[in-house]
Amino acid sequence: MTEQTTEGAVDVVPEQPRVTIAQVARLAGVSPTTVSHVLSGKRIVGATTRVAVQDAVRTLGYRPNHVARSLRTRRSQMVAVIVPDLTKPYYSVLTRGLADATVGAAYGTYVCNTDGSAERETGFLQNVLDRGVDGIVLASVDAVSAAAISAADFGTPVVCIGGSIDHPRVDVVTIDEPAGSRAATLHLIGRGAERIGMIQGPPESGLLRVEGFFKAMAEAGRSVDESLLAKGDWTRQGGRDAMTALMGLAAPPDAVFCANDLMAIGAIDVARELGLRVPADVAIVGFDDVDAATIVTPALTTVRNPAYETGRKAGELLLSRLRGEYRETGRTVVLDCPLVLRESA
Amino acid sequence: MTEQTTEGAVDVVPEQPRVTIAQVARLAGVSPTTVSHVLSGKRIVGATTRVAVQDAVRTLGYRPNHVARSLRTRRSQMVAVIVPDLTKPYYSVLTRGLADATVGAAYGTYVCNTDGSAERETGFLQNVLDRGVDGIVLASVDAVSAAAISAADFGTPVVCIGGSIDHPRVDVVTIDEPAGSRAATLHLIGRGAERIGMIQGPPESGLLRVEGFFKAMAEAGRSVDESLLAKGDWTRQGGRDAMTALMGLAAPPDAVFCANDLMAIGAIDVARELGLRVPADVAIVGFDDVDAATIVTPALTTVRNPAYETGRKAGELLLSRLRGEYRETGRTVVLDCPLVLRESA
DNA sequence: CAGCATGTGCAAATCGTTTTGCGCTTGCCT
DNA sequence: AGGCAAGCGCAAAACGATTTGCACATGCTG
Repeated sequence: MTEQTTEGAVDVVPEQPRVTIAQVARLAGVSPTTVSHVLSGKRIVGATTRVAVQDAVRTLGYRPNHVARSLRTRRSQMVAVIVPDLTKPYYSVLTRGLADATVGAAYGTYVCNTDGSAERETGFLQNVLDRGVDGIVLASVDAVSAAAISAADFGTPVVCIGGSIDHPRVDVVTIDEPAGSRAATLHLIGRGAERIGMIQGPPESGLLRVEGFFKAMAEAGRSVDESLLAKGDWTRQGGRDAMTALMGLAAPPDAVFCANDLMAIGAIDVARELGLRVPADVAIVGFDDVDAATIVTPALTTVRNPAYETGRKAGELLLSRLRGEYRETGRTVVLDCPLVLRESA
Repeated sequence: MTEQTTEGAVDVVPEQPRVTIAQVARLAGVSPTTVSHVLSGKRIVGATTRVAVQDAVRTLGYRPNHVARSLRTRRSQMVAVIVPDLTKPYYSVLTRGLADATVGAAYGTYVCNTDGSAERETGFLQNVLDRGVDGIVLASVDAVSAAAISAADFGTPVVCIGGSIDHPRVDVVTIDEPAGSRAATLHLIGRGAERIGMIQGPPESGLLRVEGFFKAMAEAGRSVDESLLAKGDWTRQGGRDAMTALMGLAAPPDAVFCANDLMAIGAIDVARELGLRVPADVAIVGFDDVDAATIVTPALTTVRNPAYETGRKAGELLLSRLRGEYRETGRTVVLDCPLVLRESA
């Protein structure tokens, strides 16, 4: 029986109790008030008392209890970001941008995954409000309006990504999708494509990307051949299916603009399987500029969706309100989607 | 001048003050104690009072203040995950696994990015302790020992990813890297490779993946040709450089095991540029199974690094301690790294 | 009927800070 | 000398919950 007794769950390493401001005050021979003032600098304290307090803080290794502080000041120094799925590169990058923008002002980042469920979204919204977060970035469902507004009504600033909400305390960050897809389409036209098709998102979805496509065609005096318009479901497989349909046409396209990169990658798959050269036989451009765009062969020409900048900008909007620098009506920031030229078009 | 006056920053929509437990108690004609008991169920309250309280809660729309509760109960219902960079797929997936494991028990997820800086790591560790998180998952630097232990000494359970620390309150989740790379190497041997090379990580890094390679070779009675061993820096470009060196040899390899997928993708780049067929002329296998592995052509045969399961398991270990179900010495969980066969080998 | 357990509710203490208001001292100005 | 402002420190009241201990009523047992 060399085994240690498990009964009573002995703590081999005892937990250290945390030191409080009262203990510091006692050691320094002052009141808690004074300690607080030394630490926060909200009132000036005499030099001698100050160093006494600082010494006490040091020797005791005092660390202010963040929860108690939050309770009193009504500030949690935490911002929440609500996304469909952190696993998707777009959202993790956006989250990182947000974190980078706010970490300097001592804000932490609290992440919630909704998996696209509106129900879960409102649940998390409620949750983060109960937790007293100082700001919320909502990059989730489209039908966020109601919940978001009720959130903002508690006085917590909210930034919506991609949505458009009219409330004095919610700002919006969007990208200029029409301009991006217009540029992509013009590029296709410019390089001599005759029959330009598009693989769109599901019905009623991603309409702005379609809009830019039509606009560019009209500008160039081209008519749109309806038979060259296909719909996918944003996935690689969806792109394959759509592309197979397009290339099976009697008069297939010689260029395809895809509403996102995943579908574009599926389209490339199909082109290669059919023995077509990309971009010589069929040019392909995507939208988003995910990591995979540089990995696929040929590397994908695409429109960059600036996830990091979006998150960063959202953080800045939040900060400006939290600092009290801005308290007017809701702002809308539109970010550019530059075309990035690679090999596929 | 139809513009609204900006002076004084008028709140068009006034902030709603939050309702407190005291107001609920007053409306229901009971004491705050009773309200608390109704809500928590810690003591039974008479049916009539109970419904009175519940009605009051409903009509007032009462939501308990999470911060106040945390202060009193010393539980924040929040776990922190400290990672180098959320942007890297491995860490975002791990984080998601952690979140999924703990969300059911009402824990939120707080994310910190260290960018590999040990300094920042200890800073965040301090920060999350001040915030009173209930558990910490440390997936950051290797030299975490000191900081992590001091954290655990405050009684907060810690789970280290990939590290190995001996402390009664820190558990460890690792993967069986030697077994994974052994399987990969044996597969290469099994498919008839004669000259097997390896692209390793930087010196002193990823040694376990090298170990499995040597082990497999020894088992198969193969001797390792030192000239076929190259080092990369985990990046795609590093893989290209290493591969170029290997293929420039008088007697180049006909199979290469790469210590991670990114380098393997770089290796594939080079092979294709040299006009070699993969896997016919040179077989390639990677390690990690990142998303890109299915996108590259040919699709990469690789060893799966189970990021999601790692995060999930870490969450479960944390939970078992938080629930008080486990309080013995630190546990170590080793997860499998299955070989996933695709086209490159 | 005494005695005792059980059910039900409240007052007050507690968690660890920040912040308000007050009192004392000191020095400077007239 | 009197008056006033500024400097410095503390006591006590928040912040909004949870939890302990006590008091009272009720029902049951022997």
